[in-house]
Amino acid sequence: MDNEAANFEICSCNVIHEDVVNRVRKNMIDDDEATDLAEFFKVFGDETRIKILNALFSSEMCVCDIAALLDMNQSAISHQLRKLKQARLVKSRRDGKVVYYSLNDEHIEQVFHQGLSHVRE
Amino acid sequence: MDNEAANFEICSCNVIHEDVVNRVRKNMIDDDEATDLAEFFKVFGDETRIKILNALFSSEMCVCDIAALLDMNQSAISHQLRKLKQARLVKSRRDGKVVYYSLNDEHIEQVFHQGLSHVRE
DNA sequence: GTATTATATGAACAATTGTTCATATGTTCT
DNA sequence: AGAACATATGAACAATTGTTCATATAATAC
Repeated sequence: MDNEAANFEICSCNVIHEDVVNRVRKNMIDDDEATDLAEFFKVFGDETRIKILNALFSSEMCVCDIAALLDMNQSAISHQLRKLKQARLVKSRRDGKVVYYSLNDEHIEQVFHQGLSHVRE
Repeated sequence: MDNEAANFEICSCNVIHEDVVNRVRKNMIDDDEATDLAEFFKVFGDETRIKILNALFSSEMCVCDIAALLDMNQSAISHQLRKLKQARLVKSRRDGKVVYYSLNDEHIEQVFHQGLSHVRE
């Protein structure tokens, strides 16, 4: 029977609602997409990066200015900016020695503020 | 001078655009709020929890069914559900021995899908 | 009461992450 | 060319995180 197959030692308990599980399974996100999405949110999951993003809502900024604003050293900020850039949350442009960072698109601000309204509830 | 104060060894480089920094500082998020927001997004930043949330878009589910769906043991799922509940992303109701979990509000799905449209770009 | 089942939880461990330090790269100015 | 400055990056370390295992709690059935 199907029920016996489902009980195949997946967890210490048995599948209780096989119909629900089968129906939900049809709508499940791909493994790859779940990984990408988790990686995306991980980038938001750090106080320093939250502050950097929040700062960039106001203005593009160079690395030194962000470091001064957040009272952190240049290296730490640079490492974080790299992560933000790899996740395509920010973009950069170079002007001489100075590299300016800014938000990559408006999705970012929307996600940010949706999160903010949740935590403010 | 103000400029000398600003150069006060905050980072290895100097503040380049003091006016920008001062203006941005006015719009900065509180430390506490930044922490809360980062904590909120951290909860989204895990593949297992992403899948659990995605599953709950389709239907409320009990712990066993989620464990079976994701092919993980009951304890791992229970730990993750606790985190989701602490962050108020899911709520639970007990019916006899079985505890059913469901999404706490629609914010969650909005954040989720905004993130998804970013990673799909 | 005991047995069984569903869920929760604490401890331990491996894996990941953020910051610091030292140093490298890239650009401008002299 | 070399000096000065802004930024990037690799290695190391501490701190955090997710899973597993063992066990505890809670509800039902006998």
